[in-house]
Amino acid sequence: MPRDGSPTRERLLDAGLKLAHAGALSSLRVDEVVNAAGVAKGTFYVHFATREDFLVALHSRFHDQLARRIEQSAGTLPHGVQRLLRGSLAYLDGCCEQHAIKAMLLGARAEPAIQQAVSAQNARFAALAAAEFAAMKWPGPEQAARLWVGMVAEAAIAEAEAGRRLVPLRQALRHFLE
Amino acid sequence: MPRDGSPTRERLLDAGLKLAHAGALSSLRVDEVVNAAGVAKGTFYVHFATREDFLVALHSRFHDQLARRIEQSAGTLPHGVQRLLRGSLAYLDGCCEQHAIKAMLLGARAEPAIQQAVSAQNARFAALAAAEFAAMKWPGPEQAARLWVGMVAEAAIAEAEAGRRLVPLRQALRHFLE
DNA sequence: TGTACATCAGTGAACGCGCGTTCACTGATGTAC
DNA sequence: TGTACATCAGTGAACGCGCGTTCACTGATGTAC
Repeated sequence: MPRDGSPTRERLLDAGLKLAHAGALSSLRVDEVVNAAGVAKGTFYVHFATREDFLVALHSRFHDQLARRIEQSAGTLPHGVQRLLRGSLAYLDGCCEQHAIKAMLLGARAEPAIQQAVSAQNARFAALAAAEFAAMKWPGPEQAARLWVGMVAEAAIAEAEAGRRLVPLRQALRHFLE
Repeated sequence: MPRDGSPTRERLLDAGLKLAHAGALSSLRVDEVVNAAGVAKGTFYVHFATREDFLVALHSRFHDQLARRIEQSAGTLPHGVQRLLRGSLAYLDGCCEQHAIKAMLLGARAEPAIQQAVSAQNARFAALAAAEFAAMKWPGPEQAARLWVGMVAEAAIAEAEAGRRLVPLRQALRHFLE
């Protein structure tokens, strides 16, 4: 199996991202992916042991990119409500550009194959948020963080459905922190 | 096709509810359902035109029961934060008893077959919540309501995973309204 | 009351097809001598 | 520089099986006369 950075492997993942839509990772077919990537079906199995492996890789890559974006946006801000909002909006901006977000948030959670990866991903974002809630002196910062992540995800799905930023929704989001 | 209240039809739906777990409506097989219900495979198609129809019926029945529960709990309380919390906790209590909740919330949204039914269901709960946010004089009550429903759903999933009520999580939920 | 016929929920073997996976083969690139 | 061989990403036809759907049939219940 070729190394991770292989161009063909990337092309397959790119094609998967392009095809992931409408909350349905489960309906992502190997045939579709190889057609969109313009490679033979066998090539798929040169790079991924199974379809499940492919889905996990797709999911990871997607969220790794988002996580980088969040970290960059927060920069050197001190922990607290401003940093939480900055990171959350960066997340929403990142999602807006990705029509695959619905598949990644909903489809992924429903796909038994990658539930472990999804749990890890949720824990990762929740941990980021928990630091902010702790700095804000909220009681039960871990619980608040988990709920906050759920709420931001709901906002991301709404924006993905609308296909654009929803400013009133973002204001409502902020209002829950006041 | 027999009428709606047919005992066999109910047995099939009961079996489906029992089998729906781990967020995976997509992996609910007709074979599994008829085995669990103790009827022949052909009987399934006496009562449902397609597998999709069955999933929609399962989803509706589940949420109708929850909705009834919420309405009863709210009773004659005036609109406002107390009524919102009362209804939300009733929702969580109802979910706790149903291990199928994860499938219904996550699996359903990911299943293209029943997305329309899911949207309608979300709108229904959001409308209930919006009335409360409006009474609470929140700006953008519809937006707040949508986010709130997402947050409560996240709490429901957490409790379903834990298999019990999570009091600190419920306190965190309340804290977002203060 | 008894006989013939209609209705219809229920049955389960069989069908067909979609789709993930395999595998023998190709052809380009690299290495040894 | 040329020849032989090894490596390995890429190919695509073929396989096999899981699963939704069909359909000819059964047997119980109801109705007509």
